Amino acid sequence: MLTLQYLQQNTEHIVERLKTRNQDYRELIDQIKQLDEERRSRQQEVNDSQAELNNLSKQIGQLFKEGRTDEANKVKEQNAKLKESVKEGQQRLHAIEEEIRSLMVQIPNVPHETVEQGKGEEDNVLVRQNGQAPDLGQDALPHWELAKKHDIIDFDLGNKITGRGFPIYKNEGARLQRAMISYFLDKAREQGYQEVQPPLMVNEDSAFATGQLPDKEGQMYQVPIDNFYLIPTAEVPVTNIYRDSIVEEKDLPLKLTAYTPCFRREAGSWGKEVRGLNRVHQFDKVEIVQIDHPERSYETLEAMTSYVESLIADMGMPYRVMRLCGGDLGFAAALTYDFEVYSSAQDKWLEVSSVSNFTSYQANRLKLRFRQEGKKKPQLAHTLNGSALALPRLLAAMLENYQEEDGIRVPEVLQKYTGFSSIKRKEEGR
RNA sequence: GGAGGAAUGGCGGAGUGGUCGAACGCGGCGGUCUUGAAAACCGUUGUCCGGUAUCCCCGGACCGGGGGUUCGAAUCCCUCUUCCUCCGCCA
Repeated sequence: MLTLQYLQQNTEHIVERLKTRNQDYRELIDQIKQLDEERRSRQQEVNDSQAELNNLSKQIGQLFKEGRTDEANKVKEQNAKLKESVKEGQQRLHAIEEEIRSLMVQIPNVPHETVEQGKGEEDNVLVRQNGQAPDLGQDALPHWELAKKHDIIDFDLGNKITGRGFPIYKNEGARLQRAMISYFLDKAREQGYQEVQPPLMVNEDSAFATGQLPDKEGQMYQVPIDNFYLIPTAEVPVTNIYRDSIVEEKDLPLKLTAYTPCFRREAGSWGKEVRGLNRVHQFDKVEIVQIDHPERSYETLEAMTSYVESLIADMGMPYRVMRLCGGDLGFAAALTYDFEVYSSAQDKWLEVSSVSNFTSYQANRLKLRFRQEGKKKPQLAHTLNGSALALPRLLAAMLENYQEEDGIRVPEVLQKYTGFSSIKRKEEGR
């Protein structure tokens, strides 16, 4: 969430920029500012009374020690009244604080100056496009048919085991995914990212800190008996590693990478859009996360963007980079680039990565700060993350783009990891 | 899952009702000494909120979280969480 200080000092700018998200937050912000004023005066009252209370208590102790019991008891009575009012004041203060908080979490992050207003996906801005779509001819098959033909993904079996959106990868399909995971992790490590394996379930605090709660619980699978959530992305557990912590300025940036399965309920999706691997409930992803200095975070975003781009280019996939418009931008993000690969048999662009700068929005919830050289007060860090990369749609596009008459070619960079250079159906004996 | 014990500042570890934001040690920072460094010695050392106040100053809060008793709680009570020991189960 935003900080109150920022909200107080930059109201106009914030209201203006938030309009790119197609909403007017002025009223809400004014309400918060008003409440904050009330909070301050209450706080002052409570503080003063408390100071007096502390003083009197000390006096009582002193009087008892000196044996002046009567006087002590008198002060005690006086104290009792004061105590009542302090308690009342505190309760009111807490109520106000709670109200402010509940309003604060309704304000999304302020979009970066390059973010344009727009309704949704259709208004995202094309930043770059690269790579050549293969000429496949009339007989090109969509990936779900290729998957069946070569026996590498079984959607029906997944339906049986769990339900729609939980495919079972088999044979070269399974091995190709494993290869991609290793490849992406190795690449990330070369870039200086520390590899971690986080939990796949998180508690409420973690889900709140990265912005999934309070509003998006419907998108996550829940484990109610333990009050856990299955992670929708590694961003959640990985970023939360640094919740409630103060790091040294010289240690920035902190760079982490993790491979995890991701679980998304994606309620309300159906039809052609979700065919095959286009949208699934469980998928594998390698995530990169950076925690960096506020002065550098946008440069870092660009660096992460180029890195993701290089991964896609190295696999020879046609892709484009989109800058999300205000209407499509995530709640906690200030700037997001989406990466889409072209899936030629479907003639569709599939999103395989999303790289975002959350500025201090998550950090504020995380209480993630860094200590600045020469300054006493710690300052909020900036958090960034990106997929590098999400597997299923990449696999879908790969199958389609690299299909040949007698099989599917494996991108050269992956061959060292797969141990095979093409996928061919074997007649028997798997 | 059952029984018992514990949780204190960056770390270790005192403190069982007031004078405790908290002894002492380590670490960190600053200084003296030294050509430099080490050692030794001296000093300093958290976070949050508020006071028109990023540093200084003042008030308040914080001894795992929440609640309670009390004029007064790190200290007593309740509750939750986590950790340790023993037992059970287990890849």
